Amino acid sequence: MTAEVISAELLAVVVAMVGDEPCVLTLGDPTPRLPAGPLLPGHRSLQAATRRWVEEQTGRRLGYLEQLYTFADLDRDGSPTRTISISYLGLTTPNADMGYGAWRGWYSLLPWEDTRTTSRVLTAQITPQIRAWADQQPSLASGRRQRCAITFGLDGNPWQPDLVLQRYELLYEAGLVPESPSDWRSPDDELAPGDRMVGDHRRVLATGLARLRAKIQYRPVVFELMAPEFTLGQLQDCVEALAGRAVHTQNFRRLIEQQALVEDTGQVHAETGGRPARLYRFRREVLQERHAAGTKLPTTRSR
Amino acid sequence: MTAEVISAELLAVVVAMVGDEPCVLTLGDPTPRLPAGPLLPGHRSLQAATRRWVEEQTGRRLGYLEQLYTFADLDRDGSPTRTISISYLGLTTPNADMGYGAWRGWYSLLPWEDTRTTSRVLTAQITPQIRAWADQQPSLASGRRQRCAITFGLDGNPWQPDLVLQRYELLYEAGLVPESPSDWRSPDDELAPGDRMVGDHRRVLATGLARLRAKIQYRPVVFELMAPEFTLGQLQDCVEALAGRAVHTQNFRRLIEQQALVEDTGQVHAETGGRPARLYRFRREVLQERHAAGTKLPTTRSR
DNA sequence: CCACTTATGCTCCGACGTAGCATAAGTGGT
DNA sequence: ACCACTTATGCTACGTCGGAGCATAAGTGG
Repeated sequence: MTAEVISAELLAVVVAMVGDEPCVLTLGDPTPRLPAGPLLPGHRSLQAATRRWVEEQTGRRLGYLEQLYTFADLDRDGSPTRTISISYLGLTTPNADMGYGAWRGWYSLLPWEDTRTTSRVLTAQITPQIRAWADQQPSLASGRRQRCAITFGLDGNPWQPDLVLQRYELLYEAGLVPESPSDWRSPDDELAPGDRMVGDHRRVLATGLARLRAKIQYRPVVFELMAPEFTLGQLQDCVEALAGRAVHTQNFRRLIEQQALVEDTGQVHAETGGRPARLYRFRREVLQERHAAGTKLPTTRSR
Repeated sequence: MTAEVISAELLAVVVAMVGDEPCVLTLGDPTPRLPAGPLLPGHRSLQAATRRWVEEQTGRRLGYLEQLYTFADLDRDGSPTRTISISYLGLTTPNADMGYGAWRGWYSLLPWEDTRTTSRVLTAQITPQIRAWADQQPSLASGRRQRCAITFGLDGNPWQPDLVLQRYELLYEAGLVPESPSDWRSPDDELAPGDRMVGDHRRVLATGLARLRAKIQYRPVVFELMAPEFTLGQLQDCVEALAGRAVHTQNFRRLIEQQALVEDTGQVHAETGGRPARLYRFRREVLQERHAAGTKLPTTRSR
């Protein structure tokens, strides 16, 4: 009984803020895909291999890189040798050269994840569809209804930003994303909005988003996405874009300052048509100093 | 340029409470190792493969199972084909048949992780050694000292239960665990206490412990380790054993009750030589109901 | 009946998150 | 110069929750 012959593939979810929008690095034109590549004999470690592939395919170096999850389902394609996919989450800034890849907005791929504006027109489109799915099989309805309510924050349940993966999986099961085996849905049914990706890459993206949203709450990783100097307003915009949710400005500032995560540069930034904002710099020391609590999200119900 | 030929191996950290002690399922006699096995063509998924191997090698079924981390370092052994190790964390109860494996106490493998008693004789033995290591190279001393202080809670820093992996890695780097390439330490030096394990299995164990300690704080997973019915005292003992730390009794009860994690069975348990305790049962519904906050640890400084 | 143990109830306090009010300091238009 | 508007920043009131201590209940073993 010898071990199965398999090959390993590295998958990268590389995130950066482009303007005000959080984006992912993608390749491929008709249908986008994540940068990926096989593990080769020359690679020293999985992380190093991921770095090399991203660099080679997109021409950019990565800073922060963290392992996400390892998949190895049989049904990924019909090939005889099984492929194991090890996914990573990387964070960068987009200022450098563009390379070959394209930055694609998170919320064009997962539109229902953006709840910053009260609009939620997206959810208003999705809600009835998942409700219909829930009631489809009477025997499962009660469980499904509850699951919808929790993952999508219906019926008085709070909307939880980091349930990204659970939401994607529910939509997948409900046949509402084009990646689903759509056997059981008639082709004229309207699907949930959002561009599809190759294979299960959108699910991997959702995994990355979920991890990032969870992580900014207890570790100061937002700063990996910021320019060296920034205003508190920009920082807040970034956090809000990542969390897909508005935060209470004053409390956010207090939180950042009281934790001494940043230091004043003494300079100001005045290009917003309002009172000029102080420029701050991340105190990199905190990464050593403490196993620090990162950006808590002061929730706000208004707005 | 074809993909490297590799094999994949599953590694399991299976945890259960045996009496009052948290234990890991191990195999092998002179030096313990974790249950493990290669990924075979018949396996449907990584998780299923792990289940099968644990079952086959130890004769026990697993309930809760969660992916931990994937390793693939070149130096794991000298073989030409690379091995990728995918590690999992499993939780069970030990009441069933013992199978072939042996339950080994966490704290016999990682003694410095138990800070329930103020004894800390262990730490009192380790502290001077890591201090010596920190001061060994003057150029690195300041950074190393701070790292020791944070990971081991010295110099007024709080002791953080979930830094298990960081502590193990520090001891490894300092050459204080027998798994270290001990080149640079003279053989008569006294090492940190704790039984060694095969290969890097002890590091994997540390990873599992870290994950579990972190997880019980925000997800109700403790109950996977409890008998169907239990007293709040037993639950607290379990949490304390896992966290390696004492918690404030009254606050712990308040926390559990206010979250409605358990329900009264109406029965009592009177074998402790004190006032009989009510017996409770985990409300499995909460797993559905909410993405619930699990056992927060009401820290206690006294005791 | 007493000493001891475990279980359980209740209260006080301080930290922090939530929220609203108020002010400062720019821009662009009249 | 003045005004409307925008963004930045400061401060205070309030409620919730975690941290800690005091007190009581209800068993066991001498």
